[in-house]
Amino acid sequence: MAEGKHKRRASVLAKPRMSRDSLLPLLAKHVLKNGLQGASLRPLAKAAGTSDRMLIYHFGNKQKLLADLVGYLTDQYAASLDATIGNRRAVTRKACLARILSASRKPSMQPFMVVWWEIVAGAARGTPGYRDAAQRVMTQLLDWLENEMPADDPDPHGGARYLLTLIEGSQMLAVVGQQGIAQDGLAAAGL
Amino acid sequence: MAEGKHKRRASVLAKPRMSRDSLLPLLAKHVLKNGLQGASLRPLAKAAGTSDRMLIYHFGNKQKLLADLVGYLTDQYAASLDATIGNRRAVTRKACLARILSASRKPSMQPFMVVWWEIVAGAARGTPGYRDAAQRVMTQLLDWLENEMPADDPDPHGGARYLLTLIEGSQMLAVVGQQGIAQDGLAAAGL
DNA sequence: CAGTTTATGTAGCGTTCGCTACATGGGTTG
DNA sequence: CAACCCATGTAGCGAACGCTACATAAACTG
Repeated sequence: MAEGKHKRRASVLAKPRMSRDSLLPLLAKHVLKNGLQGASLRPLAKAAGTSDRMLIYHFGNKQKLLADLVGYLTDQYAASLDATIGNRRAVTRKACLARILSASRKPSMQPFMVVWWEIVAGAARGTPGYRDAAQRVMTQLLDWLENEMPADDPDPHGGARYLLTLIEGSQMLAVVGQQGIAQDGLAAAGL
Repeated sequence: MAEGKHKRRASVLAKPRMSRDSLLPLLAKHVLKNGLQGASLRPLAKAAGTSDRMLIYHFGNKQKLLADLVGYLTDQYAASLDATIGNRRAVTRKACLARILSASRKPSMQPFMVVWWEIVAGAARGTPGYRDAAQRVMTQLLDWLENEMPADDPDPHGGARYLLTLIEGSQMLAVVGQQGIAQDGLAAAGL
């Protein structure tokens, strides 16, 4: 059992032996450009330099592929948010909120934001894997918020949850072109 | 020109002459049960007692049909929310918020909530008609909130926008199974 | 080296998709 | 009544869909 010896020697001429892990980034790239809901095997395969045949081979069926892909996308999102935001502790709730909202507005984040709402819609409808992935993003974001809350905050636990609710509401309003409503609302709350 | 005289006499044996307006409620019913994203012409037609052929005839193409349908659904949603909530003026912001959140949680509203997030996702991706429909729902909800805010509220304008942001955030968290986060967040804000 | 497993290519199956061409019957209009 | 238009039925087209059957070369295993 304890013998990882026999490695496949990498062939000199390309043909680098695909796997779930090597395919997911390429599939994710395609989905970020073209959407999750309308994704079908043949275009996905082409984007990943393989065939629909091989996607089924590696993932079993389309549903499992999409579940894996959504999981991968959300993990990437959480990681990239984390990297973008940094982890300096904020001075006020307002600053904490502003930091994450401005990070979400970065152009590089926008393709994911579009996919994100497809994931939320899938979660609402019960598409396998989507709800878990969305929950994971929310809990990670919540963890981050709890850690970044001002050191002197009277209620970091509740405050983080309060901010997260406002953040998600703001982002939803922004995505339907009603960003102004959220901005005014936050301003009215002193945030 | 001023001669609406020649009406079609309704045949005694069924065959009641379809139109966009008579079809939309039946199509909406089907979409509320089976989802918007995967809807295709033949099942839609069957649910409405007609044929794909006739759907194209009446709506031009599938895209226009869906745009019309989303508009119809959102109008129905706004109307039904309005009817459910009533229009008694609330005493506190908290009561105002609770009223609308509990109305949204009613089982009868849930099929629409599922479709709602599909509409939001479509708006995010730019599907024609979806963004306009979503915006209309948000502005109607905002109008309702502004009117229902407590009479003595110091800032009904900003307050309504603040509450709407919280409402949408709460609903999004609920739909991905993180309702607790929003509840704790609202509680922490005294709401 | 012989046998087995793994990764892949090629073809294609059956279904569904959006949409169109064509025919036609019945009401409207001159 | 004749001509016309409007609503509808029937058939089907070409494309895309998810997935499978079959073959096979390369790599690993004993």
